[in-house]
Amino acid sequence: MTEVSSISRKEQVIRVAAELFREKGYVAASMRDLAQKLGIEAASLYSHIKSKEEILHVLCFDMAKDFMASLEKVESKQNLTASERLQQGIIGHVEVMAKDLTASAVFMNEHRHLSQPFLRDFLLLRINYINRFKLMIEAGMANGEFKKTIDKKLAVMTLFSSLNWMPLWYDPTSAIEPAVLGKQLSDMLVNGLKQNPT
Amino acid sequence: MTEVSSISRKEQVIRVAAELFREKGYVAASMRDLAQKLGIEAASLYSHIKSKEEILHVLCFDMAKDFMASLEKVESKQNLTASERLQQGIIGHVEVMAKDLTASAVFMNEHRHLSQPFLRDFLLLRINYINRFKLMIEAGMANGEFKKTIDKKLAVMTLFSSLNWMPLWYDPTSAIEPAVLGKQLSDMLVNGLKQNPT
DNA sequence: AATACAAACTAACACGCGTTAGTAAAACAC
DNA sequence: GTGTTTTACTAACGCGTGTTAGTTTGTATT
Repeated sequence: MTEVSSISRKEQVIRVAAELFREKGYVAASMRDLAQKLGIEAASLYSHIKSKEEILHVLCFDMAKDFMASLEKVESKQNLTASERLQQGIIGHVEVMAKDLTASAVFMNEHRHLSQPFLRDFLLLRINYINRFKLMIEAGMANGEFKKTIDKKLAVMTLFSSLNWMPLWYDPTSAIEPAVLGKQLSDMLVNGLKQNPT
Repeated sequence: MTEVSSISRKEQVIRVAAELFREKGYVAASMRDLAQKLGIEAASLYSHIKSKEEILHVLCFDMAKDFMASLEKVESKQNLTASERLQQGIIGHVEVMAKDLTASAVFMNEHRHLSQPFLRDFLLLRINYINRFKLMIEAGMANGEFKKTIDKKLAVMTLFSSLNWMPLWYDPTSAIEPAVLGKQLSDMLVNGLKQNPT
């Protein structure tokens, strides 16, 4: 290799593909579109990748791995209140997303076009991730920190909806840092919009 | 027509198409798939619809019309607090979605495959709808009902994320009614997860 | 200079796509 | 009963799809 510092051509292909998949959706994005964006012929792509789906696979599972790693880091911490743990989980999630908003958008919107058995694997990972956030919320309800009146499924789904749509409106050039955004988001979900009477 | 009570064949085609578009996505769903679901040949579809996109157009804009009508009803009410108005807006939105979860999912996920100028029209409607919810939140911040510390864009985007993902997890056969769900959702966003000190 | 490898090319493949043209049969209205 | 409308059919169109085979070019290593 000429320069050790530069990313491989394969990574470059995948990165440009992510942008394309985000813009047009996985199915509507053609390999010829992708090749054009890279300034090469469509057939040349196959010197770097095995198939179109391999790109999607890499994008989805790389993101999944990062999300999992972030969550495990939070889970390993001791002596946190439920609010704190939830907040740190949310901040971690936002930070992972912010590191690659394009891949995050693909991860969120296009994973369903994975074929079996990868789709099954992906969905199992996802369920697992969500359930571990659900446990945080349940812990808060159990120790009186959170209300018990709110439906758990609603709570966790609202949380994930909020998180997962972020790539669609978050401006990466904005001054606001991911950690701050995550904090604001968790504050909103935990404390609500209403003025506190304190 | 033989029976006035039965829906037209065109409506039937669109309804089945909605299910298909939801399952596979608009681009991945082929007219041959759709025809098979209806037990006819693909070419026969064109006795009822002008094009594949017409189906998407009808699905998206019919939903948009319902959302707008619901919002206008809430806006016309007098003497409501910001919380009440927001809650009723949310309940209305949930009710419209619950009336046709399939079309709602298509509306949310597939609208981007509309071609111009329909896509532009659609996005303008959507921005307008979101802005009117934003006004409700701003009114609450202005009169001291809501905190001013929360970023408005974050607040309204969190709201819409939560709302729009509902079709992906809401179980239409569940005992919980749309109005109740909407109420819980608005309660969560307004008051938060945390136990109130009252 | 010889070798190895990465990265691109041209040409083509089989296939599925949305859609049109023209037609046939059934169900309706009068 | 005749004319009209609805609903479906068969056959085919041009085009875009992901992908392959085989080859060439340039660069880096020995």
